[in-house]
Amino acid sequence: MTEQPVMTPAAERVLEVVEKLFYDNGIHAVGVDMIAAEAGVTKKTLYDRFGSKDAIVRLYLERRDARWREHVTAVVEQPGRFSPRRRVLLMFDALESWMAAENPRGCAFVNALAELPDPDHPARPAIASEKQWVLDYLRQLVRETGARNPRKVAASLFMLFEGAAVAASFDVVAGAVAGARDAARQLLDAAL
Amino acid sequence: MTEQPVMTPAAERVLEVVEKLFYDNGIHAVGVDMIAAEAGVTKKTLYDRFGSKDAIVRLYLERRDARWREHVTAVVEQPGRFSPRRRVLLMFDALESWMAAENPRGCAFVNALAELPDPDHPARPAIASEKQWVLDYLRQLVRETGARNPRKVAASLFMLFEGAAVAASFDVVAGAVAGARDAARQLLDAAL
DNA sequence: TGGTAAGTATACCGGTCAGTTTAGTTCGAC
DNA sequence: GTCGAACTAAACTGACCGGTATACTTACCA
Repeated sequence: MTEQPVMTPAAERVLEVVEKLFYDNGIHAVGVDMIAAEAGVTKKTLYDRFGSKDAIVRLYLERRDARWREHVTAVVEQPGRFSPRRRVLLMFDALESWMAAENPRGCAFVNALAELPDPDHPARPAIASEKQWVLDYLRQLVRETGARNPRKVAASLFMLFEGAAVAASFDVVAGAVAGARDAARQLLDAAL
Repeated sequence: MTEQPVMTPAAERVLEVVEKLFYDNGIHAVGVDMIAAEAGVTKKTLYDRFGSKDAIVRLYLERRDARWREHVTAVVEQPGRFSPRRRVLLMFDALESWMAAENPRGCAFVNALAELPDPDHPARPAIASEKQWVLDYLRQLVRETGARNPRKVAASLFMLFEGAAVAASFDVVAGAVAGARDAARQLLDAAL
């Protein structure tokens, strides 16, 4: 989450280009030569700015996480004062529009974890923190509904949430996110 | 699912060794030299038996899928004649024991999909078929309970199922699979 | 006016990638 | 007793990996 001070134009171009390359092709499959070529930047510049590929991977995930959180909070906390119960369900609307607009390859953080098994990889904190944030946010929203067992309910909604992303990326269930939202409503209402 | 006719001892060793290497480190991170060395086999032999790394990847996923289906059906269809409702929930017991015994790196098929974005990769059918089987099996089990809307209920349980695996691999929710089973019971009972 | 940061262009490093080649060994079956 | 299948050993290919080195240009700023 620690946003870098200022990015030079070339560095900014690299981070823009990398967002699509890493997500679409996977991290290992994208080499630094391809990144430099696609961004219209020399490898020298790339290494002067970032120092290593791993650092670029870290920034890729941190920036994507930041965009994702902005998207979610913009949907959930939109003006109009929705009820706490409604705000919980808006999380799933946020996921639905994110998946539709962004990409069909599932959760970038789940995918990144699959590619980076090393617990000491510099990008791991960014990966862990995204999921922790989603869970914490759900917990807060559920708590505000006054539901019984808010932690347990939030955990169930979290799994529906992540499962919906998996189901959508495998294209095995039609209307996965909408179905997850329906199930979430049922679980939530049963605890109210 | 098409199991190969007969594997020579060396080929069998390769497939045994690859199961752990690919799952633990990811597919891209494991080279054919490492596979050959770990299996105590020459690269020549490896290529004589399998022809390409992609073919080994395909067999890795097919064999893991076969083991997984055997595990699930052994738990769900264990002698003692459980009720249909109980058998649905046994799916989650199967997942729990699988995760505990096998590995903490989440679903191998979700991870493989993250690493193999090419829709034409020879291993893709194996990846898709595992998830389709889980969904179909859940549909069948739910149908046998006589629940209303069996397809919709099964889809919700499927997402809880996949989400539990993600939650467990991120280690963000304690007792993820047990929590998913509780939520599944609630959704199922509401449809009976 | 002179220094510095940001950039280009290009060649290079050692290592690893998937895959091939050549030569020789072991062993059971017909 | 010979043929073939399964295997070892080891060198090799060309491409690509992440990362570095050298030399030069541009532009702003004190």
